[in-house]
Amino acid sequence: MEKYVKELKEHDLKITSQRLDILSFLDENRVHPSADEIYKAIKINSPALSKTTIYNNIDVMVKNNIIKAFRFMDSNELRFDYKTTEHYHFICRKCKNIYDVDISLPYLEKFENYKHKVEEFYGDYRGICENCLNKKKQKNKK
Amino acid sequence: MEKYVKELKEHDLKITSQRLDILSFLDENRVHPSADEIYKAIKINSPALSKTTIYNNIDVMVKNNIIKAFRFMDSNELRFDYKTTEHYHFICRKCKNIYDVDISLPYLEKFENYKHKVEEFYGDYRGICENCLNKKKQKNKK
DNA sequence: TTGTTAAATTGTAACTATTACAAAATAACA
DNA sequence: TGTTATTTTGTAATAGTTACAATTTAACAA
Repeated sequence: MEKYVKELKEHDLKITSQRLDILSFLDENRVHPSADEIYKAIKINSPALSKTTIYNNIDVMVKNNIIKAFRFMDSNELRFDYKTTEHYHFICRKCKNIYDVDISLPYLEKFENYKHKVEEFYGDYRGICENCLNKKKQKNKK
Repeated sequence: MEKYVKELKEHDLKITSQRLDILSFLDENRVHPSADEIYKAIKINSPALSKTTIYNNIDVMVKNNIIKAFRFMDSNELRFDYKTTEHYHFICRKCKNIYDVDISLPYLEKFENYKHKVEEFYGDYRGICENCLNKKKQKNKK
């Protein structure tokens, strides 16, 4: 818990239980949850929680680079991640699971002398995941 | 106009003026418009147009791979493009303009022996665009 | 430890993009 | 030209998010 307190203090944000709850939930559940999922999970132990608090805090933490926000193409809800090293996402078009892609790609280097100043890259992959591929193989064997 | 008729026929879709309007608008305006922007533009000359028609047709055309849909991280609205060769987007964080990135990257090749079967990639870049960079330089000269 | 104050939290209402649905209109084809 | 399945339309509903005002609380000073 101490590390979340430190994190908030470094950004001159007040320490509230709601903020600590959000941070520890995101840190311990690396499943790219939506605002609603974060809300429901924390509400179990803190029934007074308001959804607006979730949105407010998510917002302020994204602006302070404490957490990351992103959106997948086939959904209009934002998803969040406790700040991590750069990585990409893979979404299975069968089971809709989201996996982190741990391969690093030479994205930004390619743009060193590009006309625009590229600072950031966001990307996601789509296809069939390992699990669904295996399921298919098993079916075919029958 | 003939090419849009042909395109629709190839996918066994009925030829309606609404569909032709959407296709020609997207083909002639490569600005990644939202559903609402498409709606407003076409409505000028076809006032009876319903927004549901836009959504219905966008949907059916995306499913038939006639047009492409995508979403940027900082907006919850879908945007559309007349089908094009694969390309990526660059969004300027100052002026919010969207540019097509014409550099091809070795995305998919990297995944030939990856655990998941990668079929598709969607990516966008963020930074400061050429125009905004130049504006800044001019200011500094004063 | 208490009092003060700016910031955070809460609940409700509003808003935006999208989808559901049923009635009316129309493209395609015989 | 008539028939029918598809498309279009308008309205209502929904999901995710934001605006706002009242209440509460963290942080800091006395």
